[in-house]
Amino acid sequence: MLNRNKHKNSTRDFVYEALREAIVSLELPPGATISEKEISEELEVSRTPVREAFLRLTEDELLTVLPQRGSYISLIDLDHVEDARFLREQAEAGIIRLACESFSEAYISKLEKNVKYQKFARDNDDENELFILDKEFHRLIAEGAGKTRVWEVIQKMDTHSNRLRKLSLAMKLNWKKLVNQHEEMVTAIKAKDPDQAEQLMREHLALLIYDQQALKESYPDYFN
Amino acid sequence: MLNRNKHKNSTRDFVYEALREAIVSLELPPGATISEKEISEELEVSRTPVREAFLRLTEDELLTVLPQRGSYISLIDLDHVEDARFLREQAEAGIIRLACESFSEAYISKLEKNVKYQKFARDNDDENELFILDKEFHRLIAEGAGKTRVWEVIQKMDTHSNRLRKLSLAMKLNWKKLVNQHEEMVTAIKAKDPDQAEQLMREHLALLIYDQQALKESYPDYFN
DNA sequence: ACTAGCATACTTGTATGGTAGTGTGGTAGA
DNA sequence: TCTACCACACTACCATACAAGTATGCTAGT
Repeated sequence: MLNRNKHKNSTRDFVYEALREAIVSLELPPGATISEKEISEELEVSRTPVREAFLRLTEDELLTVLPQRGSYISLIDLDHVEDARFLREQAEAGIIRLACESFSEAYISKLEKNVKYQKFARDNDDENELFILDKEFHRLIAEGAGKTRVWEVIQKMDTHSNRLRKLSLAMKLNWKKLVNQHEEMVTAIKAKDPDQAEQLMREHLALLIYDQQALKESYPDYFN
Repeated sequence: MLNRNKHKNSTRDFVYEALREAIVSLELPPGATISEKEISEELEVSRTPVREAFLRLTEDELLTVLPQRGSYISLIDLDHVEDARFLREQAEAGIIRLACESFSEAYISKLEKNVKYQKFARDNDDENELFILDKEFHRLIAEGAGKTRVWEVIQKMDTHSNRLRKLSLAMKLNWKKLVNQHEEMVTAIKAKDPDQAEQLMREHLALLIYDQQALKESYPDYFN
């Protein structure tokens, strides 16, 4: 290690974050082959932290390693995506019910502020910002309900969907209708109506079944 | 590596499985310190695969590594346990609803057979066997509903609870009442009654809130 | 007796060399 | 031309050496 201790923690974390970001952003597309040696030379670190980052990425199922042959960015598995979506729907349905019981005024305000910004982004056709605000909206509900850690676990499982979402952004999917659903959810939480809130959440997350078939046809090499 | 390629896959997996088993079975109790060198000498492998196993265990939150200081078996975090239980309840509630829609005769039979063995184990006070059959019962429902992978993810998150369950076995918790609940669930699935099935599942998993306070008082060093 | 400071023996983090399995392209032989 | 074979380049896996941070205990100085 020379002078590049700019990365706050370990070299391993630095490599992991760099690769993960590159994969989720599709800069490294599904199917692309990479090797420990290649990455270690690019990032100017030894093979050990690269190898350890590879192991973590394999755990995240973002990377596939074939011993003595090579490694490649995992293809998107639609069955996998659906499993993650299913689990997320169950979890967030339970979380929003909790929110209807125990939500503080402070978090109500945060949600309302978030929705206000969503409308602004929608009216300005800023779908990238909408993507970020959507994520933040769901995180806020979980945090306000005291289930931050559960939300984080779900997020970690959801990486395949995130890559799919990036693709659907490129194809100009209609994100705008989501804003109204978010607004209705806030209303249900304020009214402390768990049944209504749960139903809204389930419908909302069911919409995340993008036009997968169209995406698969447009990017056939990215799927398995 | 000498002649101990008895472990089917890699040395890394061999070390990982060995340590994981030792931790979950409490052979390596929470708080115990271990080092890479120590384990590598015990298992007669080099530090590299041991280190890689350590990394995976850290991901599982079964091991805590303090750089340049040492590593120790993670203490049981009751907040963590509750989060995992919550997520499991949501997931399995959704899964058993699916089971009510799309369960084959073959899987009904497997469940009934499983319950029969549960009764036998109950009548013979074989709580260890009951523990295994209970796990298998839930796995069968998920598999029959086509959600095997979801179940596996939940399991992976549930390691802290598994250690707690081992403790409660040692304290002779009453596992027997669970058998009746299982039997009722099978009935509900056969009747294709999702509301009833879901309610039974939620009550069932709520029971998994063991007498945590008592356990914490009996084994104070195991908790944080 | 007490304390500051350093030597030392640990720990994990990183770098590198060697091993064994795998794919590929070229070459010798029919 | 076709095929069997082999050398070679490539991979990830494992072992080992070295670097760097941390805790501990001894020692010198007060």
